[in-house]
Amino acid sequence: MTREDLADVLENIALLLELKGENPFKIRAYRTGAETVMQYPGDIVEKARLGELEGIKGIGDALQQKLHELASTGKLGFWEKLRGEFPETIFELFDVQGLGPKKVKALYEELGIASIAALKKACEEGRVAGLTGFGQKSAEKIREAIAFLETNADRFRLGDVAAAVEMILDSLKSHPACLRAEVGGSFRRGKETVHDLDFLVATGDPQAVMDHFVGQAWVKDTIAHGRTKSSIRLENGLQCDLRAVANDEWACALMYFTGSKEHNVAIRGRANDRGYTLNEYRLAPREGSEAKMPPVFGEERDLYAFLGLDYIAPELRENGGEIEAAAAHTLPRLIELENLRGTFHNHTTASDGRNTVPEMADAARELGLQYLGIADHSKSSFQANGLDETRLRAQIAEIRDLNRRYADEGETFRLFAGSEVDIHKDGSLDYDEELLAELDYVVASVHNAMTLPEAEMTARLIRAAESPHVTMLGHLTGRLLLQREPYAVDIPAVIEACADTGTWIELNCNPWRLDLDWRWWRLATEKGVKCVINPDGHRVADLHYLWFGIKQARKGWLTRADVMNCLPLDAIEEALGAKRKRG
DNA sequence: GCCGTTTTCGGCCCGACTGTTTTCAGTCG
Repeated sequence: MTREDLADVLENIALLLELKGENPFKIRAYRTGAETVMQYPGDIVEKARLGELEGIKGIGDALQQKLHELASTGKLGFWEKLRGEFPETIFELFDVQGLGPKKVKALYEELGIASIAALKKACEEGRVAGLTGFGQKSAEKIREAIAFLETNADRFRLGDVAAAVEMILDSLKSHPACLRAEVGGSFRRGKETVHDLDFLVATGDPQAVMDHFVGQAWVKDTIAHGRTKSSIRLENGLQCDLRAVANDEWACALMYFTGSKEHNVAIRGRANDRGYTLNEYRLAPREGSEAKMPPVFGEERDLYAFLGLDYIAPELRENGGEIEAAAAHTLPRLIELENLRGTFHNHTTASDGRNTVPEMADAARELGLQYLGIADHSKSSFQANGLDETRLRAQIAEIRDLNRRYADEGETFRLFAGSEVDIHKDGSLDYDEELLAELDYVVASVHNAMTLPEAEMTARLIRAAESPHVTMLGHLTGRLLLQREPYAVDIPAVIEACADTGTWIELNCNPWRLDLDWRWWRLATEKGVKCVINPDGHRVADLHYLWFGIKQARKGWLTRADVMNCLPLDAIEEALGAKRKRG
């Protein structure tokens, strides 16, 4: 029984109570309870087991009792009874965009629909459109939402698999017969979502490593178990493949299993031109060619060099010009995590974050950052407890106070007072000029009216970029990976406007967003637009999202010179004020 | 179902958008 298990039960109770049309405040109490369980600083599972939950805000008598029953017996009568009233598959329906409890309830009660498959069929047969409260358009939207889910089935966000990668690599490396181990495939290339994980080991005893791989506690299914190739599935459905090669084959195998397919095809063509054939095991002279036997390649770097290429970082291997650049020795020196000196766009308890300003600051200092920007939500974001003018001014004062304290203590660390300001539908901003001018910087983001036609959305973002107070645009396209498409916007036009106005564009590293998409950054930098890598953190642990951001930045060919938060403290301070000065 | 207190029950987060309606319910952020 883990903290997640406890919270999941409370969450699911809330969901089913919604279906039953229970008092919304009771439902919220369960949700708050789940959140409290997740956030509690201490061993809440043990406390629940011992029945020592008294006095925790958000967990009253009823929840204390339920959590105690759950933690001490592994079961909860109330929950068993409740879930028994609905088919297990009904939870699927909540994943469909546009379906909430009321609509799911109607579909279930009126049409007996309790799964996505049944819903899809009912849409096709025209039964959904006939339901009260539904019509042609809602049926069509549901069909589209289901299609979106199906397209993205079996895919995982980078953030959903990173922990599994680490766990499995550690496990492989711990085996005495394992000489080297690495993850390849789209994860190593830093794709924003992955379909499966590909692991590679170099070993003299492949069978032993394979047996070890399929024998771990986290293996839910073994799909294949051979001498040099095995596949398993984890509890969450993620497939993990392992290939074993000899140490001499390592470089060719790692390149082969890292891909992309397109990159590999181009590399094989290059080998072919030189009289060689390349596969996952070796580079060898082609039949009948004059080419000499190559040496053993210890690392990928040696293999690239043999083909006349500079080393190509995995993130670049998409056959997007990296091979030509490697041949011409013009590959950029890509940004690295260590280059970051600070970061902006972080939330605190003042809006919807989970940690206070000082807690976030301490976490940033522990990461070795020189500065941290605080950007809580603005007043229109009610749902996120956005700050009105009074509360924002109080936060600015708090930040100035903390900075004075750092200075007194001889600390070089600095906080910057910012805000994630909502961009209204017409492109105007959520605070007046006077207040914006009091801030050190502004992240301007869209949080509502996301279905505007492309022209209006584009004009909206451009107008925001034209404000002298807007330092950067936040999560430019609003996409939520595997969940919501980006909104309609003419990205090149916005990039152009940012170039003209000196507005930076955020690379939001929240693994749900990774927005702006890596595919746009080469255009942005060509136009002279600067990038800012921001975690969009809502708790101290989220600062680690920076790792995902760096992966995306590297995929976008970015160097430290392209990314503003690689600047040291004195330089960033000046840069933050540059746009206002020119305006 | 929780909280705060006026220690016993009333209040608990707001607004825009969409589609189905013909004045509003449901969903989302």
